[in-house]
Amino acid sequence: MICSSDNQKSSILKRKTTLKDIARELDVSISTVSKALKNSEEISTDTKEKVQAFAKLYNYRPNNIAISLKNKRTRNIGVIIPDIVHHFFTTVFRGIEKYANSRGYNVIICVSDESFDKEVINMEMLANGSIDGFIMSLSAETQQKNDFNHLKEVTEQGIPLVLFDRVTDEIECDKVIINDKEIAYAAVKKLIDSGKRKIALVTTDSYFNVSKRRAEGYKAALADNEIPFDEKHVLTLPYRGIAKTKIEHFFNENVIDAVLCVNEVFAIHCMGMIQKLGMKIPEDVSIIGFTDGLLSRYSVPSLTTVAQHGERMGAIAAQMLIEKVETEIQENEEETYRTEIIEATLIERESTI
Amino acid sequence: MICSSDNQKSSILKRKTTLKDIARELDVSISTVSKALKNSEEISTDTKEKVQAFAKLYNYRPNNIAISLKNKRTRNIGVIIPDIVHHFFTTVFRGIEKYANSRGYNVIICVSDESFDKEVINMEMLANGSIDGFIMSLSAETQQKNDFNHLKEVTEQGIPLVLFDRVTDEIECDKVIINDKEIAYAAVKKLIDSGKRKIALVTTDSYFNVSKRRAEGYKAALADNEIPFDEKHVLTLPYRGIAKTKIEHFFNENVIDAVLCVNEVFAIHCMGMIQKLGMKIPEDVSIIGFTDGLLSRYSVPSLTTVAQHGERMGAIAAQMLIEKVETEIQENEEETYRTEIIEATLIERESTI
DNA sequence: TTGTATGCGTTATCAT
DNA sequence: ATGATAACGCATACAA
Repeated sequence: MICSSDNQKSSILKRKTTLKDIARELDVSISTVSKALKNSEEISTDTKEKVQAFAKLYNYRPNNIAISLKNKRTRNIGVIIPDIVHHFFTTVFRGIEKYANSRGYNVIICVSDESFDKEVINMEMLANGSIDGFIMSLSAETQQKNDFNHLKEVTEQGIPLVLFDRVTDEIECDKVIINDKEIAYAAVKKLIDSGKRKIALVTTDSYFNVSKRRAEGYKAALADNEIPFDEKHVLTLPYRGIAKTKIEHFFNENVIDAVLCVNEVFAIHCMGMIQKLGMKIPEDVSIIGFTDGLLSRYSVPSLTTVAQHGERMGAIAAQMLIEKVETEIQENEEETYRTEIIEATLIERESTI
Repeated sequence: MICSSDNQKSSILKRKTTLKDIARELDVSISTVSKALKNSEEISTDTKEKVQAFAKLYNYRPNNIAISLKNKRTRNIGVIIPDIVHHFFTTVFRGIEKYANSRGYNVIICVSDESFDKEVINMEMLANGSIDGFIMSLSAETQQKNDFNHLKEVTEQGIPLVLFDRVTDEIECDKVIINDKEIAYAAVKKLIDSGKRKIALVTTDSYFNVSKRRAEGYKAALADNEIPFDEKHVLTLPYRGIAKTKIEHFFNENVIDAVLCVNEVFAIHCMGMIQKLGMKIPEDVSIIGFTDGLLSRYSVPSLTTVAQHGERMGAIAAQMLIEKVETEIQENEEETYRTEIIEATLIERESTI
């Protein structure tokens, strides 16, 4: 007789064992099995042992989905970021993932690709039960459009949300940011203290909140040191792609002795152009960037930069979110939100004096 | 009278509408609502319109979890990679995410952190119903231990698995790799053709399959050009952390005129050391690395490198997985597995002649 | 055309 | 000590 009973097949290969399977085999009820596996006092030691042994043998594991449906909690966190091939986001993500994992949460990640529409679609997909809460950083388009209805809908449904880095005042929720303005101020101050006066700012369009805050720090530092702000000393670059000719033009037209860049790729490009134009770094021109990635560490000369401590940022964001997820909000209690500010650090390397 | 009926509260803020809610409000059965929303022919145009209007008004969205439980399909893909702050993996991940998303799948990501135990734990967490299949690249420890039971268990349960880059012959499943040996051969050939003869290989321990394959290509190229293989010309570095003194020692002890590195960080470090020791790149020493990341592009001199086309790799892996996920395996049909090989490309920059 | 019943895998409540 | 039942939200085979 050929061995092809359904039992054989389904137990040896394929299909996970369920409570029902165990109940059937052991000729007890499903609820008995359930309780036995939870070591309930209600069940006799005898049955418990039998059930547990059987469960172990057949490698029983409760089905996450069924539990999620029952508990209305998935233990999944949704993360939406503009880009994954990007040192800063990647670093934050590591912090989120590590912390979430340590608390028994998994992370579902969606990439908005700097697009408003994708951000909306991704949020909607995940909001329908797949996750317990969101951690996100706004896409460029979203910041530009200033449209946050998708965030509002989510929070109105009672789904916790934590924004990091690229945040907005329009939405009431927990937030994690760095002290952009202060650290930009400190960076410019450092340049000034080393004798530089003609300091450029290389930035993205100002609808990026972080860029705006960094620009404020830049201007404040100039003002406090009686250096008049010069609009011509600000170079605005697209956040995507390189604008080599624009950079070249900028450094040809302006006499500059120091540069503050809002990210490290801008800094590397500027550095390359400055060197190409025959100026020495840091003697002729000093440079400071944001984002302490590989580029900053390994460029020649290495780059003085603002470390944003992304991993810490991610861990804190995850912690804030899980706290919200796990605390029941009392009926009439007002929800309270915090904005956590991470202290950035200036890492001095060879591109400054 | 104070407005605080349960209805108000639950509809205005919090809680998603369910079929049951709609059914209750409209005084029809749940199945009628379900069918109406699917535009079933069975239902009268009248009710359909009523139901659909109501659903739209209350922004009804089916609950993913419930659907997953019913269909035994989550439309989630589990991705397990050794590290997320790593250009290559990040690139592959982007490919996975984009393709998966276009097919309506979400991606749950877990990081093994090069640890065997974390890899096992993560797999088990996800295997209990959270995902329809896995895409993964083996952790360093897993490769070292040569223990793949966790993979076996998963495949025996009928959960599709696709391995990429860091794969193993021990497991039968779909795989995506690059032609490591051939491209390493081509790289070394290029160095030889430019007149180099004393060619070093800077690599990781050989339990990394990719390193092994690249070493084979390296040796084959030497052999085919009558250059004797010299064990002393191979520098083995730890995959984590920098071994500056080891590198310095290596280049002090050996006369080298070209280097092939199995990743770009190794290449950057070698480049720095070579320059520090007063040699010129590429005149005195040529360098070729693997992984075409930002470092290779922006280093000075820029780095000739092997582009692994991670994004394509990811997209193909996702495609293979989803295909397996979505095709029902016939009762007696033997499962068949493919190994897809991506053609790497040599990108020539300034570090070679 | 509409509704009832059943099941997905689990847990909790309430019998027995 | 054990089991039946309902419920989570949805889909569907099968009545009516």
